Amino acid sequence: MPSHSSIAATIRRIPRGKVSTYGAVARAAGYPRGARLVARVLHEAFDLPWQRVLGAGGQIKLQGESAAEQRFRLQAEGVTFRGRRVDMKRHEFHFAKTGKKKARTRRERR
DNA sequence: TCCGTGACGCGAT
DNA sequence: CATCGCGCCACGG
Repeated sequence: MPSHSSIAATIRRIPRGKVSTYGAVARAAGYPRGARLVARVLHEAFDLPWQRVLGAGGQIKLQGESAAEQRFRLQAEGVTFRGRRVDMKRHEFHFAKTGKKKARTRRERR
């Protein structure tokens, strides 16, 4: 399965009112170090709940007007914030464990 | 093929 | 809490 479609499918699993992070989505999709791939998919595929994907710790990684819109859309679905970050304690979505690849150590990959 | 770039992540300072 | 550096990965020039 092409990485982008499995990543897109993973993002689509995040329910309304819940959020996740680039890294968590990548891991759930089977790409332990594919956080940047997730970002790429979000940037190019429009038919996704893009506002539900945040940076580590619940940070909005967009800049300017886009960041404002993301925050607005999240609050519109009931997501609450703590300062500049989303209250992950209450809104982080935990993906059901699915055949994710076992992460290899850097030495194994060498 | 080499190099820069980016909606990233994390540890060190 | 703000920055920096470095690792990671796919793309494009």
